[in-house]
Amino acid sequence: MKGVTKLKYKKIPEATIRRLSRYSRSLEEMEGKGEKVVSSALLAKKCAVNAAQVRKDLAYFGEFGIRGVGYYVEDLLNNIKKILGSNKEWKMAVIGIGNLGAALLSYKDFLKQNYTIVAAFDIDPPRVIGRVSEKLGKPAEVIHINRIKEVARERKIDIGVIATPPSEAQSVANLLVEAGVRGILNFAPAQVTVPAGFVVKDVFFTTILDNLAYLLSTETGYSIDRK
Amino acid sequence: MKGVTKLKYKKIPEATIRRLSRYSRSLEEMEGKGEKVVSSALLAKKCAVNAAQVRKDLAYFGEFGIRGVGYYVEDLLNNIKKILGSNKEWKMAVIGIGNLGAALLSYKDFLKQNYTIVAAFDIDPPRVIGRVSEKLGKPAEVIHINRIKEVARERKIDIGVIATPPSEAQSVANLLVEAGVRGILNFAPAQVTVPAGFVVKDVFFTTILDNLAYLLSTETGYSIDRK
DNA sequence: TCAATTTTGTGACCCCTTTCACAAATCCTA
DNA sequence: TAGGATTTGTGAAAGGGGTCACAAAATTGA
Repeated sequence: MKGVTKLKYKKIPEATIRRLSRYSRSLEEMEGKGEKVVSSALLAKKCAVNAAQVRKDLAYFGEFGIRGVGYYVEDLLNNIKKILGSNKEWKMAVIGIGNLGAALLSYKDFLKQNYTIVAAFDIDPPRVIGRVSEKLGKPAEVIHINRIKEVARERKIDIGVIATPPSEAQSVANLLVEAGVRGILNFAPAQVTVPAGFVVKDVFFTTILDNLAYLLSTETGYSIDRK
Repeated sequence: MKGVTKLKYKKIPEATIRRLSRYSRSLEEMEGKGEKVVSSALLAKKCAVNAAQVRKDLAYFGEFGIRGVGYYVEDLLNNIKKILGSNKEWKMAVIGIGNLGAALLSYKDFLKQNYTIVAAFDIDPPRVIGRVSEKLGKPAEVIHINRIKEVARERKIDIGVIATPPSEAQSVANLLVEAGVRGILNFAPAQVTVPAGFVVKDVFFTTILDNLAYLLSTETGYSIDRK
C-alpha cells in the first residue's frame, strides 16, 4: 500500500482544514501579485498562525516545499486546492426562500467561483417568486420542494443549503438525504442529524453573535477569532 | 478576593462558549414547552454532546444545578444569558451595502431580538440606497462612511459588521476602532487586525464551503460539524 | 429515620493539537 | 568545492480540552 490516498493513516484535524482554506486565500493573493516563492514564516505571518503550524498542516498531505528555499506559490496553491476539493465545481441548491434564502441567492456572486447555486426550492413558490425576482432583477425560478429529488438528480446537486425556519430543518435534511445530496449547509438554528456518509455544517448567526457578545462582556480584551 | 468575576482564574475555551449558546437555544425551546427541570443528560442529548461536558461547561461559571434533581430550566437559561451577555441589547451597524450588506439588512429580522441593526454605512450612499430600499420596501437611510465616528457615538453602536470587499476590510476596521466600536463581525475574506481590547469574529463563507467540500471529497463519510 | 435512587460537581486520565528545537536539505558565494 | 546561510520536515515536549468515574448532595418511599 503506497501513499496514494491521504488520510488513511492519520485523521486530519478540522482546524487544519480551516487553516488550509486560509492559506489558500493568502496564496491566491500572492499569486495575483506575481510572487513566486513563499516561506512558511511569511505565510504564517499573513495568516496569523505559527510557522511550524503551517509546515505541520502541510506535512499531513505530503512534502510541498524545498528546504532552504520555501514553497512555490503556484504549486502549493494547486496542491491545497486539490486537497480541499476546491478545484472541483460544486453545485448548490437553496431550500427555503424567505429573507435569508433570498439573501443568499442575491449573494451568490460573492461566493467563490467554484461554488454555484443552481436551484432554489420552497414549499410555496408562487408566494416567494416575487421577492426573489425583485432581488435578482428577472423572473426567478423557484421550484416546489416536492420536486427536489428529481431536480437534484438532473442538476447534480452536491450541497443543499437549508434556509428554512428551524422547525422545518430536519425534514428538509431528510429530503436532501433521500435525494442523495451528501453535503448540507445549515443556516436554520436547529439540530439536524443525517446518516453516515452525509455531512452537515452549521452556520448559526446567533451563535456567532453570542460569542462576540461574550467576548465583549468580559474584560478579556484582545481576541481575534480564527474559527 | 471572592468569586465575583468569572474568568480571572481559568481561561474559558471558545468551544465552551459555543456550546453555551447551543444550550441556551435548547433551554429556550424547553421553556416554551413549559418544562421546569432538565438533567445534564437530557440537555446533552438535545445538543448532541457528552453529559459530563455540559456539567463541565457550566462549572466554569458556578454551580447552577441541584444534585439528584437537575437544573431549573428558567434559572439556568437566565444564568447562561447573563454569562454570554445575551441578556443585553446589542446595537450593530453594517458597513458596505453591496449584495452582502443589503442581504444582511433584509435578514435583520432573522437575528435574535437582542441584536439589532441600527445603522448602515457605505462609501457612496446615493448609489446603493435604491438597492436597499428595494429590499426593505421603504426609503432607506444609508450614511456616508465618513460620518461613522459621530453616528457610532450617537447610536451607541457595539458591533460593526464588515460587508465590504476584502480590500477595504482593514481600513473599515481601523475606522471602527477609532470610533470606539469594540466588536467586529467580519464577512470580508481578509485578515483584519485590531488593537488589544477589540474583538474580531470572522465569518468566511468560502472557508465554510471549503470545509464542506473537503469532507465531501474524502471517503470519511459521517461528520456532523459542531463548530 | 434510613436505605435506595438520582444526578450534580470534579479530580484524574487520556488524547489530540500546537509549539519547540534541530537535523537534513538546498542555495549562494567565493 | 567548501563553508555559511536559509528553510523545510519532524520527533519530542507542552498544553488544552474532553471523557470517565465516583464522592457528595438531594429526593423519594417505606
